[in-house]
Amino acid sequence: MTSVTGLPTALVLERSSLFSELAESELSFLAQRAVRHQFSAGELVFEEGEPCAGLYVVESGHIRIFKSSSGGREQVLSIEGPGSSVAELPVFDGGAYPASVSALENTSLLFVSKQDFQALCLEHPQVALKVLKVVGARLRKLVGIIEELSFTTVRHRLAAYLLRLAQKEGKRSAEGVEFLLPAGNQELASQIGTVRELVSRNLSRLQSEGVLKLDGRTVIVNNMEALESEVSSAE
Amino acid sequence: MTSVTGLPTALVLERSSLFSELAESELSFLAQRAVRHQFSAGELVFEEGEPCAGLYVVESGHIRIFKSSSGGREQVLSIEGPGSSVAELPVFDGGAYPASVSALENTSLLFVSKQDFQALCLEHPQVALKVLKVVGARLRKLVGIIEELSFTTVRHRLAAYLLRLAQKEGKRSAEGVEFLLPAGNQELASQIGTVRELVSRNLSRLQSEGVLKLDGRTVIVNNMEALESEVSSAE
DNA sequence: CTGTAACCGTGACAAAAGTCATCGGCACCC
DNA sequence: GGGTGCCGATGACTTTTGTCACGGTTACAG
Repeated sequence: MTSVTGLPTALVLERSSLFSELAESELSFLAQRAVRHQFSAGELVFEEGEPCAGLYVVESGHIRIFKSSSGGREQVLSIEGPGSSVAELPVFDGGAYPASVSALENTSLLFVSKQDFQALCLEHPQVALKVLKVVGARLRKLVGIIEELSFTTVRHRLAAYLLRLAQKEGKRSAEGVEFLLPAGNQELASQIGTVRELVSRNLSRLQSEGVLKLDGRTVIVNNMEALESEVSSAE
Repeated sequence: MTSVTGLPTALVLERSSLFSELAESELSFLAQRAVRHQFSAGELVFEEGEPCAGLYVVESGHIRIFKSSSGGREQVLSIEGPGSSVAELPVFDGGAYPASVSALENTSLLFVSKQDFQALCLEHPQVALKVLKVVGARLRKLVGIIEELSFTTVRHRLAAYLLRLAQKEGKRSAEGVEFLLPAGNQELASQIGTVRELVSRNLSRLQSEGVLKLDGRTVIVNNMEALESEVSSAE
């Protein structure tokens, strides 16, 4: 749970990627109008297709942006932590939210209404430039997802996912590089674009091949080279 | 081939989605600096990973934005015609081109250097807003591609593609809705994210099921309802 | 303790996707 | 005409993906 008092709103905003360059006065303008919303794990923030009311800045916790299929599958587009913002885009082009957002853990978000944000943008063109940066990064990420979905197998995507984790979170231990999976198989499947069972099977297979060892959610990569070559192998 | 004289450059720019709101003076500023490049069918405009030198506005013809895999497959992200611009984004965030671009036909492009464009943006904030609009539309399109790749089959994507064409280009004829495929099987495959053979097979199958009739590149959809229900069927 | 729910692993299958090789047609060029 | 190259169709096969059903574990509530 987030501390009840927490940081002053203005400070949270200042540390966000979108508003980091604003002057004192603008920050307090925003801070006064921003509304704090709390979400518990799994709760829906908004759903694809809803008209866009405004954007959110993550204060604490993590959220996931995702599409869902009529068959019940989900595809995660991005996961955002403290300082990130969500839905800058529909605020601009006036369209509906293009995807749904839910909280991964207990999460605190600051809501900024469309009107307030647009007013701010008119007065401060550098905010629009920031938005462009953020949106640009998002676009590159989406292109990466398309590339993976279109060209690679589930096994490849899983290996790439594990490698990323190992590089970011992994600690060297006696047996290899060790880290914790941040989610269950179902969630993992949504993130790499497949179903629960395939994640389970491919993890087992990597284990039986001696690439890694599993113990609950703890992963120990015994053979980093094998994992790397799995990822860079041509397709 | 584009007429040799063609339209005055300033007029072409004015009709582009990015620069449509500029005043006379800015248009001629740009027009003087923009460089016309001609490409023949299939020619590469730039390649993924190259440092970004500037952006292009399509004067005539069509281009395709695509990723390619090491195995030789390609995935088309977007196709742009006259008035559209390409690579607005990397001009902003300073990164490399995230994908490659090639000409689909004989095509004439106007090149605007990074420097000129940035100078313009600083003076005219409304250009940045336009960029945001364009990038926004692109982002929505990419999300759509991800959704299709992640949730649907080749058959479904092909049906959706055909339906789109039928609605945009189709003429009612005695036997049904008729239109021309704008490309060969290979290119079609790149656009819906699969390989040549699967396009061929699925087209044949749709034909043998009586949904449509093929004659070279001419398609006649005999059973529009069947095609529609194919597309909207849950997955 | 016991029922229930969530999660994981797995076998058995079915369907889809992709690969490889081959054949036929068509256009174009000496 | 004969050669060459490009394109589409298709059969045979493999791999990958996805589905369904089930059983086991764990954790938590009553």
